[in-house]
Amino acid sequence: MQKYKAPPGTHDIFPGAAKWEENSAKWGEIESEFRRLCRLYGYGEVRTPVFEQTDLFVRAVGTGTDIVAKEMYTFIDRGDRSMTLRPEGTAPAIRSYIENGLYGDGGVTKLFYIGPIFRYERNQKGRYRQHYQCGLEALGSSEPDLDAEVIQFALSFYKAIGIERLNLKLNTVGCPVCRPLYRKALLEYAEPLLTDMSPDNQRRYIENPLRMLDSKDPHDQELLKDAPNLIDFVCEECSSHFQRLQSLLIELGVPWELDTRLVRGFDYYTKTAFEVQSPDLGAQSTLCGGGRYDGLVQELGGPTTPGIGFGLGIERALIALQTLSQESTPRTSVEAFVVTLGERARASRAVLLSDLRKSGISVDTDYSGKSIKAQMRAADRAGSRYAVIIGDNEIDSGSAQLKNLETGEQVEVEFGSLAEKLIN
RNA sequence: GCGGUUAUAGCUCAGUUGGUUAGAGCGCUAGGUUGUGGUCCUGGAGGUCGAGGGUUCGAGACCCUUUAGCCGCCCCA
Repeated sequence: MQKYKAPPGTHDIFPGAAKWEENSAKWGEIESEFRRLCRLYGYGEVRTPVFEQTDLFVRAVGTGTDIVAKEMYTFIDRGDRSMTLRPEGTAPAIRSYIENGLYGDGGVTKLFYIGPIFRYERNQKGRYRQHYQCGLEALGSSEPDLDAEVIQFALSFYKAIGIERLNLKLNTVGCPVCRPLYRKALLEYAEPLLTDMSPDNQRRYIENPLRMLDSKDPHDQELLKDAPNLIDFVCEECSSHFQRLQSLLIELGVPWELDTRLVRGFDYYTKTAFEVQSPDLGAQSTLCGGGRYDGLVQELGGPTTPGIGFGLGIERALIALQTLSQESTPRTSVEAFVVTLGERARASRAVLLSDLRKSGISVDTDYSGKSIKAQMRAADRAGSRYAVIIGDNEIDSGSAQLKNLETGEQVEVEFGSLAEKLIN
């Protein structure tokens, strides 16, 4: 039995992996598609450290949240500082925005990131202790136009990679003016029912009352059927923001589902909250989550700056994509494979490989001195379209045998014109 | 943190009520073709049966412990 394994809840990403969420070629496709859209929408990349001082996350995400209470990878470094592997992407991006003064020119600053996220959780399908998110943050405008654009970005990303079946869930979670009023009303409503509710909801009543609403317990749902709705409590400003956003989404042709029970896990969200879910994913169906956070930049010590963003899970996107796709798992391949016979051919191989690569042709070869038959098999397995065969005869004549492995055709080509021939 | 379930070759899995030397398919490798892949045929390598302990004349199988995977709850991407 092997001694070392990837730590619990983590996974490798490698060439040829059968599961797409572990296949490095599929990862490349996702990331380059995301980057392409970022260029299209005007986002610039920010890369932040994978760890930050613990207090950044406590401050941003909120003490009462599950993430801060029990899911952070926190350690004391050798300088006696408390550090935490980032459990989400927004706080570090905002920290960097403030630290580097990226709010210079008075317009909207658009940032994106791609990187690992760490949360200490029990793993299951689509849930890891280290997973990767592509995320973006748009800072400097409180206009609902920006909300609409960000949401539409997320949806067009999924469409671009080939996921069509999606549910967009939308809600407004109010702001520091109106949310406390609602919270109070909800607590008043729930208190007499509390003894009848599930233990989970009794806990939520104390820790995070709004979360009671999305309990999956049918009995809880029955009890909360007539609970007050946040949407009836939001202030004038939040309400008109939400109205405007919805009409923009109609104009953009984006369908959504109003989910008044949608509550997200971070305390920093204000007004718009949204999730993109896939009906093809299993229990962990959320592909993307995001929302507006108008108080966060100030909370973290920057100037008063509204913002909105989202994070989307790369693994979950790939899991959903693979369940929907007929496509077989991709493998890496080269255009040509050099096969040698005898010492003289082997001796001249290095220069041949080098020349072909200089011409931009991807080539590989066998490094273990196998028989020609084995080398041909290796060429086949490498997915190569051509085999370039050289032996004593070819060295003497100054030309190679070029075999098309798809058609079986074989022609003699002078060394000097091999590259040109392979390009066509 | 809670619950269910699984662990045998590189991969997918067989392995009958405990009984010789633990099997198959795929993959890998060598040959059939002393210079030609994908099909076919033949041979070969590869497993302290997740780990530790126990019951037994005898354990891959039964019991306990432990570790890990998978799935669900919680929560989230």
